[in-house]
Amino acid sequence: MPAINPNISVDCVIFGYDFKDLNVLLVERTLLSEKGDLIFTDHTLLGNHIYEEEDIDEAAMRILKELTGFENIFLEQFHTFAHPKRLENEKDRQWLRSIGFDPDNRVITVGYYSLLNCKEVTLHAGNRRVCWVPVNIVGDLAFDHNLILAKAYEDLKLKVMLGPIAYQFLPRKFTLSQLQKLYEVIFNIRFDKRNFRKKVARMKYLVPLNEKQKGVAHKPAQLYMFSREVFEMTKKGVFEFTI
Amino acid sequence: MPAINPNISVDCVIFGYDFKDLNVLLVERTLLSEKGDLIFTDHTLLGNHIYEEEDIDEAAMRILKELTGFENIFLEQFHTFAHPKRLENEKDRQWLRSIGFDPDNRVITVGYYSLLNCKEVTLHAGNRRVCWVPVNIVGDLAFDHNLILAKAYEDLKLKVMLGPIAYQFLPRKFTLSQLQKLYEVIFNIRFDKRNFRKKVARMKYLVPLNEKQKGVAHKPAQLYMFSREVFEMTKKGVFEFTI
DNA sequence: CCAAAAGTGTTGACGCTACACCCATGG
DNA sequence: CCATGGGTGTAGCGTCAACACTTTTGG
Repeated sequence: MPAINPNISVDCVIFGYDFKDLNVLLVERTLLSEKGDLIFTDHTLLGNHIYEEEDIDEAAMRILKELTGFENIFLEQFHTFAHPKRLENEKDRQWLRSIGFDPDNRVITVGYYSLLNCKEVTLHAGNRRVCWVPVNIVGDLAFDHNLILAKAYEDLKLKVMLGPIAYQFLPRKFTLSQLQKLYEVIFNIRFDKRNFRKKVARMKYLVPLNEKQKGVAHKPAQLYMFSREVFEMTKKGVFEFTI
Repeated sequence: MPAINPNISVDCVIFGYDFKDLNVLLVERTLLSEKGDLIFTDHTLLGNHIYEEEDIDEAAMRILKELTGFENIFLEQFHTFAHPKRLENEKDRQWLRSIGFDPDNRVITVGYYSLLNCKEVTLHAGNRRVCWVPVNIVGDLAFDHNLILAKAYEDLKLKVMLGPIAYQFLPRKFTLSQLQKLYEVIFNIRFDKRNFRKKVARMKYLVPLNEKQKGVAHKPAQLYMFSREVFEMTKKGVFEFTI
């Protein structure tokens, strides 16, 4: 049993897209009194302390693998949070004591985010209760997790503009309408359909497949996939990108 | 005397522009034998452990203030480095022992970078020897500092593209040729003078002053300043920017 | 045949690239 | 008067935003 490092944790902001909203995975936190009465319940991000011989990237990967079963999930470190009073809230202190942590022990946390499609993953949460919540209706979270989430979302928007990572939110085969909707949801703006499709047509790494949607009650859409190979071959610079 | 946290440090990648090169500030590290013979000498970034009651942003600010005397230097956290073997190199272990640190103690470091004009700052290095070295001729640094520097430089280029931070490298009043040269040095590319100036003309927050260069042996150049106020009033979105 | 989403072109404004010469000053 | 950098305009091309109708399918 490897030793855990009591001063460093990793928090994973797990973004999930369900073709409708951009969600974040939250873990329910409940504090019960000795008699078993509910004292409070709220939510946290998915996080954990790291092991002593473990890199933080590995720790974040491990947490994600435990949750999803997948090894190769997109993962990005975005910021480190170390305010000395980030655990000062009385609810947080109570809760830390209840699980055997010293609330006066300073913990700094490294924030990661990852992207996945809600429909394509089955969550193995163990005995924790987890849920997907649309990012724009998330309420008050534990600790400084609202701050962490906000910063993650900012960085996500930036990185989605700068490189082809949004495909992590979609299944391998997707329609242009799904792609457009995804960008609209992430950035909370609307695109013109014709202009969007003209732009896609210029991106040679978005390749149309010999396959159409099936079983939909309207004209079936062309399916596309993202080719990382073509992307790597044809990319010029950072500013080549942007949807 | 506040207690230091032995597990967390801050490394500052201090970029300095001297109107010619983009430099990074390095600190000389020398290890002497008991007899006083030189065992080795090389360079590190400027870094330090944090205090127990101190935020990491504050710690980085403090280090910078000690060095420059200024309070309000541009400072950006860019990445955290926590590989368990980042201090495994034998030279680094020797050196840590020589200054009374346990090389087996795990230290994670949070990377910051800051931007300043070499000519406008006087360095208070204490008993350390520091020097400006052009980023593209930096040799082998101590610890994982080459990695930290590379990552800082990447992030710098990104953030310079995304917002008006390059002005931190220049004095308050500067010429367009100085600005152009700065961008050319940072990105290692060349711009066309006329096109560059047309672009600047569209940026209303680059304001021409009623003042020209003096004492130069050629046609004196118009001086400009960057107006943060105008920038804030007129900015649209992230993609509004880019030189 | 109806509902629902897929798919498609043109125009005007603007930003981008490429390119060469005269100007003002100090020495 | 010369060396040095400062300063300027145009043309062609590509990308951008704005805008409305027809097509294909399942029910």
